[in-house]
Amino acid sequence: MSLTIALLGMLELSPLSGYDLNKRIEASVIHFWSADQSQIYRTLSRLVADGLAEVTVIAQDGKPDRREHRITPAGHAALDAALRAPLEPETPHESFLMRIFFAGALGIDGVRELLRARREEASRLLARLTTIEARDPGRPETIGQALRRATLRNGIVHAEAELAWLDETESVLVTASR
Amino acid sequence: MSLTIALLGMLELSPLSGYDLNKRIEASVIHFWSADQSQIYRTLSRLVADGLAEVTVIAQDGKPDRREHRITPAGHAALDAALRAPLEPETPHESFLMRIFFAGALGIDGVRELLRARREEASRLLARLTTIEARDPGRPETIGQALRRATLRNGIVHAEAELAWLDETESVLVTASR
DNA sequence: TGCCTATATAAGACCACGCATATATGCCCG
DNA sequence: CGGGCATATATGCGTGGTCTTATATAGGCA
Repeated sequence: MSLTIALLGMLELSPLSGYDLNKRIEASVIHFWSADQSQIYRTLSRLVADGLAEVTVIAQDGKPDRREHRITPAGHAALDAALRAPLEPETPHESFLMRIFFAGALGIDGVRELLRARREEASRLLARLTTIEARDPGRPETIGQALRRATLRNGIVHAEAELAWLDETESVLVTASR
Repeated sequence: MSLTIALLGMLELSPLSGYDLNKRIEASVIHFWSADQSQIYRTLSRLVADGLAEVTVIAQDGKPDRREHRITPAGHAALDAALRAPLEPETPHESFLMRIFFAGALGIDGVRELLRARREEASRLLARLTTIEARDPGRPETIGQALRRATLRNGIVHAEAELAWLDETESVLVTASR
């Protein structure tokens, strides 16, 4: 569903090939959605099969044909419906927390190593996101720009929350080990 | 992998049936891992096939046979290895942020509705987690207890971060719409 | 009486996703 | 000259997950 939104949302602005879509996803929504190339092509085929997009094949010399996808009125309607649909219930899958939950068996040093690795990951993520944030201009913003920036901000506040949790957890661990 | 850890981690404490495991997961790790009953049984079968657990069938009158699973030495080793393995790279899939990213097309009211729904969800989650947190005793704690509590705290700090982000985003939206 | 809940396991259908691989060409860099 | 990268699409295989349905019995509640 979300990848469908991504594809339709991008096709709304201009006709694109699967290749283009892959690049755009990597350039813009990668911080909250990771998409595999083959998955993009598969989903795109489904859009066409469902009549949500249409293909124009453009021959190119030296390069493979370019299959340009353009959104249909049905696709436009589907995007609008998907954006307005009730929020799907969350089914969390936090593999890191699963480890923490059972990490007691590792002893204090094993746990510390887990937390250290997690901190490194969270710091790296935060650095990456703040770099992107800094690169982009501030005011004046359209609603669209504000929202795209907001997804970035979401990643930042959660990365910061994770680091704060790590501080807290590490200090609790010191107490628990005494 | 994570469900494997959950099952082995719980079997480490005592032998359990699939039914027991399902109930325990619902009672203890549900705030960061949602597991389907059929998935639990399948994963459990795989543990047995891989020699990580052994089954004892216990006949009961009135109720179906109880297939009690007990962890093997290989299972113990596998759990330890899984807990110590390097953190798997994150592949984020935040469907809510996907909507926000493309929600500009909905206009300001549509976006506000999305944020409102999200806030309700986050508030409900926070309330649920803080209730559980309050119910459980404070000091003195073993490392295991501290870690289990830490997974709960993780959920709490992220729920709070989400609410803070919602405040921020709503106020940005007011500015952007002017 | 009839329905719901608890106990207990399992198979089938389906889906999204990730990883690997294939194909074909042109261009740049060392 | 060779290797790697950009352009461009597509299939196959496997994994993990969700939802649905089936089966069987006992006990409690209306």
